[in-house]
Amino acid sequence: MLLTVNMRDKRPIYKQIVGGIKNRILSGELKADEQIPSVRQLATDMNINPNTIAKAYAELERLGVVYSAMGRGYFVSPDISGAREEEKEEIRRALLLCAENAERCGVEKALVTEMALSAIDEAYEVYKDINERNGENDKNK
Amino acid sequence: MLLTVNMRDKRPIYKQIVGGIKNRILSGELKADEQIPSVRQLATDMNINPNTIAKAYAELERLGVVYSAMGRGYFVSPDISGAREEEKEEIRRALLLCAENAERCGVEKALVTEMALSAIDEAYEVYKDINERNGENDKNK
Amino acid sequence: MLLTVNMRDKRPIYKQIVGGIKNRILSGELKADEQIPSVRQLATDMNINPNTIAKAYAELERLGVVYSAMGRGYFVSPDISGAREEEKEEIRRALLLCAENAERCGVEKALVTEMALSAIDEAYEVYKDINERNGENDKNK
Amino acid sequence: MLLTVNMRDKRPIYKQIVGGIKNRILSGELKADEQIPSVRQLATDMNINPNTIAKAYAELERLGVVYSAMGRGYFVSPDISGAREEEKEEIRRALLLCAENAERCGVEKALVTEMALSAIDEAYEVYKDINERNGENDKNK
DNA sequence: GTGGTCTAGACCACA
DNA sequence: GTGGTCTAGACCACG
Repeated sequence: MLLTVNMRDKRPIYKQIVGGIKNRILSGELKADEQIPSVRQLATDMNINPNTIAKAYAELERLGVVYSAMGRGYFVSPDISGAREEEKEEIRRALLLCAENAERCGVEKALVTEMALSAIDEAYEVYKDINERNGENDKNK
Repeated sequence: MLLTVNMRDKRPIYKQIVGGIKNRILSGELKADEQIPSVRQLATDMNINPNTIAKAYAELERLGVVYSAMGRGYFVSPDISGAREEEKEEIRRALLLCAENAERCGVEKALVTEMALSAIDEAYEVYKDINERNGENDKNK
Repeated sequence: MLLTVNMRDKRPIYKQIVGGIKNRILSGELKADEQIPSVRQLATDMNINPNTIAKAYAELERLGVVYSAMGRGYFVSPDISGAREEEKEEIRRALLLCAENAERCGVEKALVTEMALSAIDEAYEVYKDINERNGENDKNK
Repeated sequence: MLLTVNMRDKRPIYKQIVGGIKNRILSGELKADEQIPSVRQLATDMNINPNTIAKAYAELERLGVVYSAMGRGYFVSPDISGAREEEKEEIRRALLLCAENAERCGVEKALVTEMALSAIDEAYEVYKDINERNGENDKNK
């Protein structure tokens, strides 16, 4: 299964799909010019209305991470450097929002810094864990 | 003017009000048991539908940062330690979300760390500026 | 009637709406922060499905010529300089496409130039005619 | 390679082919009664569905720039003056559309004129470059 | 088979 | 009342 929607996630379904596929492209999991599932295919796989998938795909195209070829399907853009820079900028903005919010609430700078560093550690620890788990799986083969 | 809402902000107006007042309380700008503007007063001041203000105040009461005295208005809660802890937890969650997103997009850990630290610096620079400006204001009093 | 769709126009309905409203904004006919018809209102006025209008409005927002305020409606952006520059760039590209096509077909440069100048004259003559007609209307008042 | 199609071009493939071949005929690159590649040949050369090529060739025949000889293939029409006139008319219409659009958006007439002239200059600069390059090729023969 | 557009009708949150 | 999302089902052009 390429994607699953999280019903507890407050984001609309089509944005979850946008985020999921964008992540898979930016992380290199989906390669340049590789075809992604057709609208109807993904719709039946995920048990979601095709219109919703189409809306997500249209936004992905607008973001420049995929392109559509009439009658053939959707493909990963060969050049995603623009989207990658935009993503970094978005992360930067989100971090700044967090920091500003903390500052306005009177949280001390040292505490915010500690929280940020531990959050980053946690996020990248998960990454490490996955790698280690994959390594174990490889051994078991 | 106690508060201003940004009509172009994508967050609903009532949440902008909740955030604005909560920040002013957590930062100590609004003191314990101090009365906040009445629903009607704030509604006319901000040129906003009273229902929207009422919704915001109800949410603030639910969060435990204000309490209502039937027929007399809304007042700042004397004990906001619970809300303060919750706010910290929320910031922590937001930071973790940022970090996880960065990790999923293949951003290197070092870059995220650098971005976070500079964002925090930027947020607290502003804080410092405001303090300095307030200091000048104090002199003028 | 603010807008009409031309069934003989090959462009999809939602793009005709986008173009029509964008033109009215860029030409100054719709002023900054002025509200445009609600999705449902325009849908009933034009006898078109609300989803189609919503699609057009979403694109207009993406283009930066309008902004939406949840629960209140859509409004003309106060700053449309970006959209105006983009529009000029688009016109420039379209003209270049025409010229390249003419060149590839072996049309002489002098002829293309004459055709372009007469086309521009014709387009701005219409403008003049409208002004004159308005002038006559004013006299008749 | 006689032709290449751009998969990221939004125009349908068969229209790209029609345009490409029509241009080569109108510019004199393909001479009267010269045979053009067979449907199968071009389909394998361009790695494109033969149905698409057939559709393009049918359109070219309808436009009167090629004719088919049952079982022997497609050939360039000896008289393409009609198609040439139609092409000029099409270019004229496209230029008028550009001009009208510019007028509706409130672009000043002088600016449109300047944009048109520079676009034509740019297109025919390229033409000049190609001629010079061809000249060099001729010397090498 | 593919994507693109449109209609019809529903539900939600927001003001 | 407003916009935003989602579903269901239809038709079209393209390959």
